[in-house]
Amino acid sequence: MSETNFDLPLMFRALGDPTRLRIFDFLRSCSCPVAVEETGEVRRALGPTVGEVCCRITGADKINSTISHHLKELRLAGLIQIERRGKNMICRINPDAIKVLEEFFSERKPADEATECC
Amino acid sequence: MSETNFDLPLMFRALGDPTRLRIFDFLRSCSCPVAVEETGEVRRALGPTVGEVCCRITGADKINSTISHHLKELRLAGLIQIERRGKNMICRINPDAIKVLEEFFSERKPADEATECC
DNA sequence: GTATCATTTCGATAATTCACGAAGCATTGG
DNA sequence: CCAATGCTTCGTGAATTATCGAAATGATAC
Repeated sequence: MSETNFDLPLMFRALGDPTRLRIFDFLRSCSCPVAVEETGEVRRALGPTVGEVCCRITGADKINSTISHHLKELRLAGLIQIERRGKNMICRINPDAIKVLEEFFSERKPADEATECC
Repeated sequence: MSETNFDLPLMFRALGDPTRLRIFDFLRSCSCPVAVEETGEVRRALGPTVGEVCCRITGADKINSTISHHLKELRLAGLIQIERRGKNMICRINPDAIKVLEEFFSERKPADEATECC
């Protein structure tokens, strides 16, 4: 529903940088559907903030403009979604994008048309 | 067994260029296991030559050094294999690479360790 | 051997990308 | 309102990449 028009080269290019692939992996590992608060309340887990991603990836405590830039590229490729939540920006994987990529590689590719090579 | 050590960022980077993705798609559509010769003989289909790839991608009849360069990058990423056959170089997909990529996207990624974000 | 064909490598140039710090924008808290 | 926090955008320089033609290589044909 969000972005049904995926540009495959753009997606692959976004994943082609080692730092961005680490971010992507981290966000994938982070996409549990619910979380339990200290109060015991169960809420929808939104994902880590940009600052938490920075911390996880760079080790440093402060926010890095480079990570922000990488997150933007992942977002423009449709691979992740970023949403404001108060002062923070919350990051999460776009599951539709993963599905598109999974299907791209699992698809059978029969010689459909004008395949004179074999 | 050829190249069991795949570098994911390198693979994605290779697929991130539109021309290279077209080459990759073409080679996937071309990887039928056998071919029938004019004589009726059935032989192992090896795939298109570099010249045929150039023709398919650029439309022109002559070999382009740019395509040669792209093929080299795809080969170095482990995505395709290139083999000499007389005067020609024969290109084909590396099926192991496709499997690796398919599994990368179909894998469940449960929060395994130290996932304090959710 | 020489000529020819198929492809790669070599330079050169233009364009893109990565990374960093500084400055700018929202949002919340006082 | 002002200050602080969280993040993004801007500007710059260094590094990488895409593309092209020309030269080089490797294999076959004569």
